[in-house]
Amino acid sequence: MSDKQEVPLNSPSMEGHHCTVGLRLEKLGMVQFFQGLTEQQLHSVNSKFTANHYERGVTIYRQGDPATMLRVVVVGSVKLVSHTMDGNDVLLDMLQPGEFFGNPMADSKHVYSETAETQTSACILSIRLSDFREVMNGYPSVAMSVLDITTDRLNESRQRIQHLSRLPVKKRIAHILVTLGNKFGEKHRLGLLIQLPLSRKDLADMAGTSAETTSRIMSQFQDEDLITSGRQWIAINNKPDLLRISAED
Amino acid sequence: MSDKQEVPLNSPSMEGHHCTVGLRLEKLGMVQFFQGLTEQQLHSVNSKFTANHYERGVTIYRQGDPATMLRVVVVGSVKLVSHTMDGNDVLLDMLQPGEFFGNPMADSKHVYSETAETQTSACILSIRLSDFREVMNGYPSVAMSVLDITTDRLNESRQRIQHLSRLPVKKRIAHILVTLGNKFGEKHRLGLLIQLPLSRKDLADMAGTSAETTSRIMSQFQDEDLITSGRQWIAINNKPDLLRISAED
DNA sequence: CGGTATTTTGATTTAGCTCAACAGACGTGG
DNA sequence: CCACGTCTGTTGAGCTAAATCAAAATACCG
Repeated sequence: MSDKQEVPLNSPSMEGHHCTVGLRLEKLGMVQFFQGLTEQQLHSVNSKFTANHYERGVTIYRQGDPATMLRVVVVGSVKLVSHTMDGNDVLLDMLQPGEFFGNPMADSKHVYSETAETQTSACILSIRLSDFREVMNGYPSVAMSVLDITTDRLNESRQRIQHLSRLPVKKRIAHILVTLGNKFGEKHRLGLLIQLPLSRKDLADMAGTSAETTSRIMSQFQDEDLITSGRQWIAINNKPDLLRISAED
Repeated sequence: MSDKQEVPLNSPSMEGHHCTVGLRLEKLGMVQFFQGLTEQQLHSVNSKFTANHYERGVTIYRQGDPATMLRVVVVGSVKLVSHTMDGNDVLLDMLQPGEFFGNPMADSKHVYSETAETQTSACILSIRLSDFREVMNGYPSVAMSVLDITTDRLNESRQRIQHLSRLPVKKRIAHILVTLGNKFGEKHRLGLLIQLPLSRKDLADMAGTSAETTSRIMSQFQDEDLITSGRQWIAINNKPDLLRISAED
């Protein structure tokens, strides 16, 4: 794999500041579904959250646990994984700061249908579902925003069903790379760098294929100068052509 | 295929009564998300809907059309299909009376991301999205119910991603049969009859496989007395074993 | 009864999986 | 700073599930 540079990722720095509700929620303030709220309102809602810091690779909750909390990523990133009985994983989603996870409408009978794990060290806010329900009742704009996001996620999810059903692995991976680039990409001398530790297996679990096949395809893309990649990182050099590959025919 | 009986499906009868808003919405009254409303409220909401009757196999809207309406199935069933560029189809969902379809949160820029087609003759209610937004604002319980349903659909959709990613075709089809049986099944001397015209290709488009492979697997299931099936219909004789097949290992 | 759409079945091909070995990269402790 | 062990990624070879291609058989429709 010729000349591989040092790891180019910035790890999300918690340096100095603690992961506290006050600091973080206000500062970033832009948790998707709290957009429309006033300073006042934000403050009252804010008080219902608890903040937690997690190291990289830590499990936040497990598939099958009672679904009691709704969570929001403040710093870092979180992946949602579903484990199959035969030991395979499916990577359902990767979340950025500002995004929520956990079933917002679960009642006491529900359990989480996936496992949530930090992908970098992270700061996560939690709110009890009963409290969140009150928030949605008190501020209908929050409920609408949650509905909006959930609808978008459903659409993404259905697109993925389409891809898994009808596209060959190469196109699926090309598409995933473009999507990740759009969501997590940052300009960098190496190209559009995906700011996340991302292994071949992660990619494979997103594409519904094996790590070996993923590796082969990534090597191909690398040979064609579409990407630059090393251990746990990927940069996109030619997004238009990747897009073309994912859609052509 | 030995002894094939006459087609055992009941086609949804529109006999006599027209497909009108008043008659249908009130009578069935149980459109999922209008549950909590009073007679009064139902009546006012009701007036914003338009009713339409469609023959079997008719396209209600097409993937890519501007998403202007939200629709509810009153009688009959509707399938949501996504067409791929290479002429393959993916069957995303099949809807029963009481279920809604069309993007509830679309704004003027959105287009439908799938095609909606009647699977039987059907009566469909439509409401303009701007009106539906008002309804949700006026009756927060409606918005909550829509969110609840959308969350459930997201979870189903993710389960399907799992299956497509990691299960062999036989297990996927077994699971789909069980699911269809639960949703559309009616007791019948032949077994749990799925009350829908359902071709091998439909099943294939749900399982992300080819019609030929689907046919082979259905023949196998038939040989093992798990199902009885003819042209466009399926009855389930042994749900427990089908479930076992879908989950075993 | 003839025509069309659906389903079945067979034969062949192939994309992608699995198994296996190896090679780089990273981290750690001496 | 180097040596070692452990992950992560690469590459090869063979195998298999499922696709594709092709044809016949069956069911439905007027």
